[in-house]
Amino acid sequence: MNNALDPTRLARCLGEEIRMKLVCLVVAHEEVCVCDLVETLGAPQSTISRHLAQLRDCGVVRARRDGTWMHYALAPDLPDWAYTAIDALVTPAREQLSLSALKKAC
Amino acid sequence: MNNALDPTRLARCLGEEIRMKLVCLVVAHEEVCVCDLVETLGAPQSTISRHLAQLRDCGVVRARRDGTWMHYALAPDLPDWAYTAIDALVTPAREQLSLSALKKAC
DNA sequence: ATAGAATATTCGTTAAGCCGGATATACGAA
DNA sequence: TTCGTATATCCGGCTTAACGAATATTCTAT
Repeated sequence: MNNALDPTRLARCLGEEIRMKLVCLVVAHEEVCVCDLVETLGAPQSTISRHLAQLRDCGVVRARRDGTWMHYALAPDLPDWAYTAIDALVTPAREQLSLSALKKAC
Repeated sequence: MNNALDPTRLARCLGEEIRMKLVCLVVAHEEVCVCDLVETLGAPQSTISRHLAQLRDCGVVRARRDGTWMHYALAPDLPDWAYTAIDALVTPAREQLSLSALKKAC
């Protein structure tokens, strides 16, 4: 419940495979629906939601409600160092973690 | 004991405050002696050594023996994305974590 | 060979963090 | 208002990883 993004916190966020995958998908797609993330990663909904909450809490990601759906996107107001770091890590991570294309479920 | 540096692993390394501090100090000083790190961070020697071992194991840092002393430096053969990410994170981390100047103890 | 210094590793304990089923909440439609 | 859907949160169990004192290792000097 503490919203201050610092370098260590960002690194910790990206230091867990499932969160790195989430960030990869969110960065690549402008805006992504939770159900698509659940479908794509094949993890339980509560797990996805919990990790999204952490990313939200760190300010890495922002959520937009659209009816019952929630759409996630990369936070628009990050400091430059954060964008740089995310970009530097996400690009090679895309290959390392074999990420299938985003499956649309909604 | 597994030496493959991938983005998630690097992030996990930097996602712990003490390791972020170690990397900050190592990056800033070309080569640093363990006893200086112990002195500067004020943590038990075993703690420092253990975290240095992790950084070594991930390939973030390299060690050079000099008699009984060990000198640590940033690994010279990292992929570009790793240098970029480390640089992006370490620069703001220096301010966030109030790091005193390196204390020479040997 | 022995002693001492610097660093690494071991080990038992403790804390942090992940997991996923179950439940709660928020919303749209009927 | 009631039901169904999408998502969030709760909670107990479990795994991972941090901690630091003690011990082991590695090297230098005598």
